[in-house]
Amino acid sequence: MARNGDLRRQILEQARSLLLAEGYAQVSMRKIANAVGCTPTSIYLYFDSKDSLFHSLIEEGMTRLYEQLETVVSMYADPGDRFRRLCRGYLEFGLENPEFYEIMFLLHPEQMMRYPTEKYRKARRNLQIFADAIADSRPGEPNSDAILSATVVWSLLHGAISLHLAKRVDTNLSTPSFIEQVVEHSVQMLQPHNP
Amino acid sequence: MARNGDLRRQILEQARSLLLAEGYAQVSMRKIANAVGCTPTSIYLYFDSKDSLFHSLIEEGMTRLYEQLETVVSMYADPGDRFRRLCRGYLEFGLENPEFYEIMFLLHPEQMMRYPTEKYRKARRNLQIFADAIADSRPGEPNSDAILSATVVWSLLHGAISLHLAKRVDTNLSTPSFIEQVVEHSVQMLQPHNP
DNA sequence: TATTTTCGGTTAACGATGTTAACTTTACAG
DNA sequence: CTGTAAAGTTAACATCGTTAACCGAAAATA
Repeated sequence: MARNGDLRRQILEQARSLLLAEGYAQVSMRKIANAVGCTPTSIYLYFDSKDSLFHSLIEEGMTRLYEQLETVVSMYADPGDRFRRLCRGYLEFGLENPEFYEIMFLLHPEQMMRYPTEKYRKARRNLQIFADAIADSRPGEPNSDAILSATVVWSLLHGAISLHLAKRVDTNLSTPSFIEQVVEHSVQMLQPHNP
Repeated sequence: MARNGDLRRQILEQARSLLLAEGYAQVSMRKIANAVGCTPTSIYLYFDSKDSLFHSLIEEGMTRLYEQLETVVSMYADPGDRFRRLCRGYLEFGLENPEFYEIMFLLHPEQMMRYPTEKYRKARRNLQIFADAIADSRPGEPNSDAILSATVVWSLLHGAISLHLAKRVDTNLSTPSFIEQVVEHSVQMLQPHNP
């Protein structure tokens, strides 16, 4: 059936393309199968479940994000600059890839199987980038503090993206100035605040 | 059929109880009907859809949150204190009522009908509480700045709750110290940072 | 009082979902 | 040739939200 090469790859391709075109909620096993030209059950030859199929896409998203952030790191040497650009980069990624961001960070609570522990490492790398940037601009500080701070910054960035994608940010607020404020506050978190 | 009083109320009761007991993903129209002792179709006599049923629960959640925040406001007069307690209160609400928080803020992206505009006012009140608290501690500032700042603070709080509920916060980090940091940074946002 | 309307609810069904068991077809090894 | 394993399909299950058609009793009308 014109299955030039592995079916598994075609499934992932079409799943991604459907995800980007219609969003997670609209992607069904049958639609994917239709797009590929096989039966829904064939997908189960290569993936345990719909969730594990999407775990692969999440992994891809994590890698995309990682590469985007790594590019930023390589472009800015000054710790302050670098950190600011990292924040901006994360926000951009979320706002410009809403479908990827959704499956990566937005729909886990209960509706999707827990992201398997082994794959967490790819997700964790992205947090580590922030932690490293923070550590760079706070020499001599314990490492755990950097991870903690990175998680707090991540919370702010993630919250901003979440609210924006869910269209819960007041429409009277201009998006650029909202983003700007978020970045500024993120940068401000670099300064230690406990006197 | 022992329908003492309105069926509508019983439906809402059982829906809430199922939500709290099993989480949104596990609540189906049939389960609700079973719990009430009616047929699934009867629910449609009182609600347009599953979404609109849950919109009522969201409204209830918004009111709960509002009352919790209003209590805080009434208890702390000092603007700084008040604001800190508000942040803590919001975090507590999210962490202690995960199922309510989920339907209120976590699953809108695509999987639930847009929250109707008329009901937004109840949601908006909660943001306004934060904006007012900010305005109180920054006298003479334009009002729109307070809303913007409140939204940024909200992003941080919401992000922290989201990540925590999704179990994405590093398990090596102690929850209390994470929460503490989030609160501290929220408070720090009170200070204007543009020199 | 007799008849019609309306209210509150049910039965049965539709189309869609993720997933599984059982069957077929194809390719290749002995 | 024959046997086996891989790759894929057909048919079905259970569940989901939702709708159309129907039913009984109460209320309103005549």
